[in-house]
Amino acid sequence: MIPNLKKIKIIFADKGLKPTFQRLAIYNFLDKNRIHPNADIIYDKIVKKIPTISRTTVYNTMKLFIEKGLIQELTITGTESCFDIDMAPHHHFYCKICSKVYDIKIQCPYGYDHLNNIDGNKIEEVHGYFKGICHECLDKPN
Amino acid sequence: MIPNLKKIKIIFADKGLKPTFQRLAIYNFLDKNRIHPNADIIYDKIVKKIPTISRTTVYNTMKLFIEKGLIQELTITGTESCFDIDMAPHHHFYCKICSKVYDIKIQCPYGYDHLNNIDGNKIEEVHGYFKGICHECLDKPN
DNA sequence: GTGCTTGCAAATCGTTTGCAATAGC
DNA sequence: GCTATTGCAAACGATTTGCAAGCAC
Repeated sequence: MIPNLKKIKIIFADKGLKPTFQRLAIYNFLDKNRIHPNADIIYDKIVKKIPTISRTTVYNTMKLFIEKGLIQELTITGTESCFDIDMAPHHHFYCKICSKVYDIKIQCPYGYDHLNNIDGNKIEEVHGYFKGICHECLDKPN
Repeated sequence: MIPNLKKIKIIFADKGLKPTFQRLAIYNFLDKNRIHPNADIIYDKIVKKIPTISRTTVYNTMKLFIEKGLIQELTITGTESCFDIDMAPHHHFYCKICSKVYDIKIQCPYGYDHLNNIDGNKIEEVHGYFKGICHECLDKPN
C-alpha cells in the first residue's frame, strides 16, 4: 500500500484535498477494486480497517470526490448510487440477477468529445448502460 | 377523453389488465403528458381528479405497467424514478437546473435491435442519457 | 362470495442534516 | 488556536409492506 499511498497523496494535493486517513483508505479501495461499489459496500470494507469510520464520512467523501472530479456517480438501479473511479468515457452493464456492474468499453458516438450540444441542450455528462443477464449468470446451471 | 378511453381499454385488455378508474386515469395522464413524471407528480395530478387515490396505488400501478411492458422506468437522478410511456428506443436529456427530462431522438448503435449481446452478456434493456443544461435554462437571463 | 384492487398506516432503505467532539496544519 | 473533518443521532424522502375494507365479475 505504501507506494500507492504516495501516488494518491499527490492526486489529493493536486485537488486541494487533505489526505486524511479515511479518505486515503477509501480512495485506495476504489482504486484497487474496480467493482463499482455502492456506499454500503465501501463502508463495510473500510470499517474493517478503520472500525470507527461512519457512513456519514463515506457519503461526505463520495460527494467530495465527485465534486473534485476524482470519481463519477452511477445511478443505474434507482435505489442507490454506485461509484466509479474510472473517469474515461465508457458504458456499463448491470446484471439483473447478481446486481454486478461491468465496464463496457464502448463510447456513445453522440456526446463524447466531438459533441457538446444536442437539440440546443448543453451536454456535460454522458451516461450509457445496458441491463440484462451477465455471462456468469447465464453460465450458471440454474 | 372518451375516444382515448376506448383505445386505452383495448390496450389494457390486451395485457390482461382490469380497466379500473385509477389505472385508466393514470395511463391517460401519461399518454397525454409526455413529461417523464415521477410518482409524486403523477399522484399530485391524479388526486385532483380522484381525491381518494393513494400514493400506494400510484406505485402499484407503475409497477404493473412496467411488468406489462406499457411503460419504462427511468433512473436518472438516483433519488427517484420517473416513467416514460414511449417504449420506442430513444435517449434522454436531463437538465441539472430545472430537472426536466427531454426525449433525445437518437438510438445507441450498440444494443438496439441488431445487438443483443455484449461481452457475453445478454442485453435486455438499453439506457442512455445526457446531463447538462437545457436550451430553456441556457436562454434564461440568469 | 371469491379474488383482485385499493388505500391507510407503519416500516424500510438509502441518504442528508445538525451539531458536538476531534484532528491536522 | 483556528478551521476542516469526523461521526453520532435524528431527520428525511422515496418506496415498500401488512393488512383491512371495497369493488367487480
